[in-house]
Amino acid sequence: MSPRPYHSGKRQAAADETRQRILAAARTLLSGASAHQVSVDAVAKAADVSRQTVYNAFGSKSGLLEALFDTLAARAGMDVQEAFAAPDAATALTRFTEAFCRFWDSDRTVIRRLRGMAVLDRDLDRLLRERDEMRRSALTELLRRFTDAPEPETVDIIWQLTGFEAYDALAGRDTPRAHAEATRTVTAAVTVLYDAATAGGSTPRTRR
Amino acid sequence: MSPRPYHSGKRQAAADETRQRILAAARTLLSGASAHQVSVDAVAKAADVSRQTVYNAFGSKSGLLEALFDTLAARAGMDVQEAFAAPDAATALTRFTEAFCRFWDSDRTVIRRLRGMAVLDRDLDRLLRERDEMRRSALTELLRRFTDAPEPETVDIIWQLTGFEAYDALAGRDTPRAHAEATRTVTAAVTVLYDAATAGGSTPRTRR
DNA sequence: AAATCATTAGACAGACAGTAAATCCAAAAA
DNA sequence: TTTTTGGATTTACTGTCTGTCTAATGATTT
Repeated sequence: MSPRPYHSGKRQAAADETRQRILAAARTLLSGASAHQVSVDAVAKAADVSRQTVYNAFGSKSGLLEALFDTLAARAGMDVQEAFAAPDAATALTRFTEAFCRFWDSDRTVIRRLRGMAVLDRDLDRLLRERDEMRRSALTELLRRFTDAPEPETVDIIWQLTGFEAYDALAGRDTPRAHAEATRTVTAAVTVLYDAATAGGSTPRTRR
Repeated sequence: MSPRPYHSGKRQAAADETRQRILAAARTLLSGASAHQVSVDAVAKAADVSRQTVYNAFGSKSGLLEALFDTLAARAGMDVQEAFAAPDAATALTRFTEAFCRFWDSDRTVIRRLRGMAVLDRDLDRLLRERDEMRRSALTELLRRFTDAPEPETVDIIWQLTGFEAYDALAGRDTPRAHAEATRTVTAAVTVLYDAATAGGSTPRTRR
């Protein structure tokens, strides 16, 4: 699995493996239907590990949730890199949007719950805001490649439309619309807004 | 204030007043900056009332939060009624959208926190879903007045765009965009989608 | 004057986050 | 082999929060 051998031998490897097992257990519990109130104790039991081990590995419940989110986000990061290699703005924007739609969809329930928990968890809230800011920076840089001066408003709107809430809302809850359809809708909106912003007017205008 | 006198005299009136005071205290606490972990005890203290009184009045913490949301939503209900009196579809949709944007904006922080708490609170979650469904029904009925057969997809998309998450995302968090601007953006998107859906194509299409 | 009822204070059980100390055991180092 | 190290476990404790119960108070209602 891992490309380089652990420098400290089996012991470190075993520790890393329990860490992964705990993360996997947390992910499973959070994606389950009865995920209301996921306690550290429940995660520990699911990972077949003592509660203390969870604290040894992640410090706190917040730390565990933060690590879980970053684990999920790791894959998405690579996809975004590819968007920068696009030949033109439209393609780059589309790839960028699709990368995030794919990410949001990959663990939709887990991400939704993590974002909900962030409302009551200062640390987790800070991390998610940081990650959202990273998306904004990436978007700003991406637009700067093709546009002279990307206006803050344009960046803001596209930033929000490529966020989790927008995707989650468009993909539906109880009656889930297909991933492809939601992605298409978001992409279309992003494209329209970008066109409107670059073609003369600075802000998307309301009809009439 | 209230049009009809309480049939049970002062005692009932006093009880109703404490109920209101508790709701007001909860609203204040939830809208405050340090609203992480709002306990029943904190609400009781803020309302200058014993903890038990809160349970007498609302049954549980969930009951209190549900009552709070419905209190906030009460005003919005009337605005939606007016949308039905519009002369044409475009006006009706605009009024409908604006009514909800106004509502979402009226207590944005409180609503955001309530929706976050709903992730961990089955009862509150059920209530919010019910209210969201009511918005969907209202929208379906509204479209039925002007269109022969409003397609489910069209209703779904407009429904999601008039939801809290979409407004909250577009109005921004740390750097809040003006209410008017966010409302304009949502309204424009709704209008565009409705036009696209009624003019031939059944689904909004992606460019190219 | 007597019954009613909202309210209060205080105690209690149960769930959960987080901390601390003693112990076990396999892997690393001597 | 023997010793040391460090991850994991067990147990127990503190503190917070929800929810329930009981006894008492005091104003309103009858």
